[in-house]
Amino acid sequence: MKNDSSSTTLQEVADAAGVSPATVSRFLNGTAKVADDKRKTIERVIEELNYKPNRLAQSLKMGSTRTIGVLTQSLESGYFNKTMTGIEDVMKAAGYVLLIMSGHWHADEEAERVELLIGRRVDGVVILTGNMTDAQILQFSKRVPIVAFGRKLEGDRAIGFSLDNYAAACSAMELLIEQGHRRIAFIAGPSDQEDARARLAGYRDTLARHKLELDPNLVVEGDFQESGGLLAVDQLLASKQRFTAIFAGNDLTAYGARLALYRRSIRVPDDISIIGFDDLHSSMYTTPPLTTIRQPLYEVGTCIANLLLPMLGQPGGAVDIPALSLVVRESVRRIT
Amino acid sequence: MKNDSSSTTLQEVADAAGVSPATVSRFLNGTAKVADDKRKTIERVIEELNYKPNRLAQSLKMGSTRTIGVLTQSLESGYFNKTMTGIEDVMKAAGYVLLIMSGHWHADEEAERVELLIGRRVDGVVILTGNMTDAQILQFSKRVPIVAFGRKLEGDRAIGFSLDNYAAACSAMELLIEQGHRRIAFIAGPSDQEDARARLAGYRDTLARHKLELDPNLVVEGDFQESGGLLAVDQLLASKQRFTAIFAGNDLTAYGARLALYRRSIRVPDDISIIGFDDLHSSMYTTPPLTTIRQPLYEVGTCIANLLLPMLGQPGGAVDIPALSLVVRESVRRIT
DNA sequence: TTGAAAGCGTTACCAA
DNA sequence: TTGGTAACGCTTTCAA
Repeated sequence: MKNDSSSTTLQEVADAAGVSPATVSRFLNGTAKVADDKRKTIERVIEELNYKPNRLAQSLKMGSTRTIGVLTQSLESGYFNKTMTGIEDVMKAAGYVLLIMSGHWHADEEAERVELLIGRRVDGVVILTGNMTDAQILQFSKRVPIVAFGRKLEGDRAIGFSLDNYAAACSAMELLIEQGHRRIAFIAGPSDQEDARARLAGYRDTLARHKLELDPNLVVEGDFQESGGLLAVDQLLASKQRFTAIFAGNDLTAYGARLALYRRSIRVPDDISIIGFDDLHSSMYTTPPLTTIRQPLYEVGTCIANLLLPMLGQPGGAVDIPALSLVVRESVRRIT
Repeated sequence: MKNDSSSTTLQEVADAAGVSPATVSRFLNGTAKVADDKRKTIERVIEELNYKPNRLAQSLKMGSTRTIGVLTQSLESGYFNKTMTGIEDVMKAAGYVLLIMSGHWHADEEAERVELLIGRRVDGVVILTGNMTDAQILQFSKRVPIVAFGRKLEGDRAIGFSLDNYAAACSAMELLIEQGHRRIAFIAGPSDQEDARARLAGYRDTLARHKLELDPNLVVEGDFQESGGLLAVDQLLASKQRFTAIFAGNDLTAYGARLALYRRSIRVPDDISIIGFDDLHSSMYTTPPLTTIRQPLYEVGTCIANLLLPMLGQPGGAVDIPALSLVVRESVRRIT
C-alpha cells in the first residue's frame, strides 16, 4: 500500500531553489562548501516545503541503516528490558535506533527474527540469551556483526559474554550458610538455560564445599516465573520436607515462593528465609524487601553497546564487564 | 560505514541464472508465471548464492516499509510493554515489524522521536499516551496514519481512544465504601497525566456522591512509582491522619505504600486496606495479592493494531474497546 | 513468458 | 563551488 501523503523530495527542493540535487545534498550533509546565497535559498525552500530527507533512500545509498537489531526474548521481561534501556541509551547517543524483536525462547523463532533483522539491513545485531546454538550465531555473524549476551563467544565479527552466575550463586549460598542455614531448598530454572544450570551448580557445589548433604527432595524445578515458584513451594511443603531457607533461581520465582508461604502463614524471614537472583526493580519493594543477587543489567546493556560500536567503525565507550553482587535486604535471617 | 559483507543482489542471481532481473523478481513475488525450467535454475541459484532480498530497496521502491513506529514512554514499563505485546502479536501476523522508541514523558523528546519514525518512513505510528498535545499529533497525522492511546482523538488519519479511568476509579471507591471504609486516603499520580486526573476525580466524586467529606490531608501526590507510594504513606502517617484504606493511583504506588506500612508493622488488610489500579502482572503475587482495577492492556494493544491496520489498507480484526474491571483479591477487608 | 528500462530518493564521483 | 549523472537494489510498466 503506498503512502498517499508522499513527501517532498530532495529533487523538488533542488528545483524550487534553482540548484542541482547534488548541491542540496551537500548543504544537508555539510559535504562541501555551498555559496552563501544558494545556502540561504535552499534553507528557505526546505523550510517552506517542510522537506525531510528520506532515510530509506539514504540507507540504500550509503549501505548503512544506523539501526541495531535486538533480539530479546519477551517484550514484557523486566530483566531484558533493563538491559535494553542500557543499549538504547548509548546507541541513541551514537545516532542509532533499535529494532527490537522477540524470540520467545524458541530457537526457530529466534533464527527467523534474526534473519528478518538482517533482511532489513541492520548494521549490527544484539542477541539477548535465547536458545540458538553458538554455531548458528557464528553463522549469522558472517553477515552482520553480533554481540551476544548470556554466552561466551569469540568470533571474527561476533562476541559474546555472560556474567558469572555460578560464582554469584555460590555467594548466595555462602550467605545462607553463614547465617546458620543448613537445610536449604533450591528452586531451579528451566534446565535448558545456561544461567539456570550455573545457579544450580553453585547451589550444589557450595553445599559440597561445606560438607552439607544435598537432599534431592529439596531441589525442585521451576520455570523462572512466579507461578513456578508458587508451585515449587507448594510441592516442597506438601512433601513435608524440612528446610529453613529457599534459594530461588530468580526473583520472579522468589515472589511466587513468598506468596506460597504467605498463604500458609509462614513468615519470611522469621520462619523461612528467601534469597533471590536478578534484583529486579520491584525486589526492593516486596515485603519483606528481597535479599538477592544483583545483576547489573543496565550496565550490561551499555557494555553490549560499547562492544558493538567499534565493530561498526564507531568509537565505543568503556567496556568493563560488571560483576554480580549480593544485595542484602530483609528476607534472610540468621538462625541458630 | 559500509557493511563490508555486502550480500548477493537480485541482479547477480539473474546473471547467474541467465535470466533478467525482472524474471527473478517475478519469481520471488509470484507476480507472473515463470517457465518451469527458469524457475528451477533460479531456485537453485538463489540457494547456492544464499540470496536474500534487500528490504530496504524493496521499501524504497514500493513506498512501504511494513514497519509500524511505536512511541512508548519507557522500555521498562510493565504497563506499556503489555500493550506493546498486544500490538506486536497482531502486527506480526499481518507482516509488520515494530520500531519502538521511548519518549520518557517529555513532549519535546516524543515529538523528536515521532519525527525520526516518520523519517524512517514507517507505515503507521502508535503513540502510547505521553505529553504531546492533540494538535501536535493531528499535525503528524498529515504525514502518517496514527493511532493514539490515552487520549480521545478523531481525525482523518488519526484516531485515539482511552479507557474510562474515571468510572473505574469510582468503582474502586464504591468497593471501599461498601466494605465500610469512610476515611480513605488517595495517592495521586502526576497531575499532568490525564489518567491520573481522571482517577483523582473518581475518588472525589464518589466521596461526594456518598456525602463523605473529602479531607484534603488525605490526598497526597505520588509519581506513579513505588518510591512515590512509599513517601506518600510516610507523609500520611507522619501527619497523624486517621484512615482505614488507601486508594493508590496505580499498582506501583500501591507496592510502595504497602512497604511503608510493612515498615511500621501495620498489617494489610487487617489494619489498613489497599486498592491499586492497573493490575500489573506482579500484583497477583504481592503479599497480600492486590485488589485492583484491571486494565486490559494486552487487548488494548490488539485493539490499537486492529484500528491501525485498516488505515494502512490492510484487513483489520475486531475492534472492541475493552472495559476496565475490578479485580478483588486480598488487600481490602470489610470493616465495621 | 520474458527482457529492457525507468524510477524510488539519495549520495558521490567526475568535470567544469 | 557547482552540475550532471551513475549507482544503491529492487519492482513494474511496456513491448516483444
